[in-house]
Parts: sequence; C-alpha cells; structure tokens
Amino acid sequence: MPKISEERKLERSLQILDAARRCFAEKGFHRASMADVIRESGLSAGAVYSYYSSKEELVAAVAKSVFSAYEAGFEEFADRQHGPVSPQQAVRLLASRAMTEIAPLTDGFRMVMTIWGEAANNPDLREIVQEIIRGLRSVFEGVLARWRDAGHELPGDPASLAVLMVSVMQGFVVQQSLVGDVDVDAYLGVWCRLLQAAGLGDEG
Amino acid sequence: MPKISEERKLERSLQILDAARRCFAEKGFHRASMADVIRESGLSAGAVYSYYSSKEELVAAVAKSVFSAYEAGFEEFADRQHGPVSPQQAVRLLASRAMTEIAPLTDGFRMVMTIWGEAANNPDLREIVQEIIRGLRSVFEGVLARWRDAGHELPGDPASLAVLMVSVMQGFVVQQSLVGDVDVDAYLGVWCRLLQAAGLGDEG
DNA sequence: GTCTATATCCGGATAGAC
DNA sequence: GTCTATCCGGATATAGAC
Repeated sequence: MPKISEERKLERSLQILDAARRCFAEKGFHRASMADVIRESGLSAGAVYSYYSSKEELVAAVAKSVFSAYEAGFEEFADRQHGPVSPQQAVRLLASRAMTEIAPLTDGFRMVMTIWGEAANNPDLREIVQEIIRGLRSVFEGVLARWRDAGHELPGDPASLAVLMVSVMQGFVVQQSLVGDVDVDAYLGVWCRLLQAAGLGDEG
Repeated sequence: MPKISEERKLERSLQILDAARRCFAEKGFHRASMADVIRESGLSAGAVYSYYSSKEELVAAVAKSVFSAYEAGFEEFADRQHGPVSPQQAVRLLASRAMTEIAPLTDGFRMVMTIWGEAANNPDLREIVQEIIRGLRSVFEGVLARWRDAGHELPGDPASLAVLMVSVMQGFVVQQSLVGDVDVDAYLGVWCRLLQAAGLGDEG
C-alpha cells in the first residue's frame, strides 16, 4: 500500500528523469555522477535510488524518454493513409517533429549524439536506438512505396531510399551537435530542392 | 640522449596507440580502463605512461589517428584542379577512401561513432572532429563550386549542398555502427542515382 | 518514504627498484 | 627505459536513523 499517491510517484520519477537528462546532456553519461543527478533533482540519494535502482537503469530511462515524444508521432503519421504524401512532405513533417520534440530539450541534439555514442558500446541503449531508427525508416519506406504506387518514379527501391533519408536527418544531428553551425531552414531547403530536382517533390 | 632509437620510440608509441584504439573501439572510452590498454599493448604501466602521460591524451591521440589517413586524402583531392569532377564522382571517391582507411580498422565505424559521442562532451575531441567535418565540407564545396562554374545548375549553394553531402556519409556511419545492416553498395547506389536524377551526376 | 553518512570498490596515476 | 606494487580520489550503492 503506497503512502503517496501514484500521481505523486510518477511526478517524482519524472522530476528525477528530467534532472538526469539535463546532467547527462551537459556532461555525458560517464562524466555526470549520481551525485550530480541527485543534486540537480533536489532530492536525496535514497529517494533517487528508490525510483531508479542503478545508474544504468536511469541512463536507459533517459534515452527512452528523449525519443518517446518523437516516436509517438510515427504512428500518427502511419495513420495518414488517406492519399499519398510526397517524400518531400514527409521530410518536412518529420523534421518539424524533431524541432518541436527534441530541439527544445536542454541541449537536445547533443543529448541525442551522446546517446548514440553510448549506444555504440552499450547493448541496452543500442536496442532502444535501433527501434527508433527502424521506425523512422519504415515511415519513410511506407511513404515512398505509396508514392511509387501512385504512379511516381523512384530512383531506387523504397527501403534503400528510406535509409538514405534517415541518414540526412542523422547527419544534421551530428553536425549540429558537434559543429553547431547548421541552419535548419537552409538545410531542409537544400534537401527539399534536391528531392524536387530528383522528382520526389510535391510536383514530382 | 635517448638510449633507444627514435624509430624504436615511434614504433612503441604506435603499438600503444593501436592497442588503445582496439580497447576503446570495443568498450568505449570510459569502460575501457588503462589496465585494459596496458594489457592489450603487452607493455607495463610505466612504459605506457612514459609515452602518453594521461588517459585523456591517449584518447585524443587515438581520435586523431583514426581520421589521419582519411584526412590525408583531402589535400590530394583538392590538388585535382585539372578539370571539374562531378559531385557524384566526389561522393564515390570519398566513400571509397572511408572504406579503405576506416572500415578495415577493428570496429572502425563503431570507433568513429564512439569518438563522436565523446566529442559531444569533450572539447578536445570536438576540436579534432570539427576539423575533419570542416575539411570534408570544403572538399565537397570546392567540387560543387567548380562544377557550377563549369556551367552546371545546382539545386542550392555549394556550401549548403556540401553540408548535406557530409550528412549522407555521417548517416551511414550512424546506421552502420548502431544497426549494422546497411549495404554500402546499395547505399552509395541509391545516393548516386538520386544525385543523377537531380542533375549532379556524371552526365548531369 | 526520505534523509545522511558511509562502506566498498575501482580506476588513474606514481614511486622507486632494476 | 621499463617493471611492479601501491596510493589516492572519486563514484556507486546501501544501511540505518527519523
């Protein structure tokens, strides 16, 4: 029998998750200590550990939380069966989702980069990241397949093109987080014009 | 007055660097301990620390070494002033360089991903990585500018297009290192066909 | 349920012999 | 120049009071 309500519990765990995300984004998973997270959360060690029983668990929870809102849009997107969407539109929609769901987080893109780097050597995180990548690919693949079925020509199979389109989004994250000089609008603009020129645009 | 020759010294430091790279690629920078590196190198703690006075220094040296051979090709490329190269050709050449210089290293692409992740939170590494990214961008930018000056139409300015082209290479690294199911030839193929369709190919 | 204080461990770096 | 043994700081996780 819990002495505090479920809502209160959830609220607390989110408070911890948020503090952890900020710490991890700022210093990276390894440089940020549990002491940092505890301080940032405004709670005590005991309290934090009662919600997340290890740092590893907290790391995984943070990684999931960073992508969750973004991923939630995938299904919404897949539901739009009504009429084929152009690849260009799909690019714009998914990019704008990233800008509303991930960019506003403190050091959002750097956090993503940090997660990817950790995922390269941490099976738990890799699993989480793979799911997102596969989901994103399949959204693009669906759009491309429907586009082709609607009578448009594609310069390759939908699956391979989808991988490429995911790459363009990932490359933005890499360059934005590590160099920091990428203008989103210019980036999207040139990508969309390229798609247009290749016949994957709105008038394609 | 050194008791061992300069060559011997260099050889040793490379031996350590190589061992460190393998360890870092396998476990990541933080999970791999100096004890791991020391064991892998076959030398002793004292010896290793006489060549690299801290782990941090070793990490930076490894990061530099991973990119050095790849980067060396940039100038070679820039020297090819004789006649404009198509953007598509540039893509193929730089990709093939990556496949010969980075892919053969033990867990080469995962090592790159690990470096990027660390660079997100480590100013020293970030500097190193930025240099590579800027260099790669400027190679593409040069090619695109010459291509345009030779009378071809571009779907955007060379600088923005260059950023996009770098992204496509980076996205490959991300997906290959984290999902591991990307076929290089299919990937390059679809990218080149897209460039072709957009008028940036050999017959563009 | 939550806090403080701390046990325990591990990793980086060094000291001194050879 | 190189090796072994070791020191020290810091980080995770827990134990026990309230």
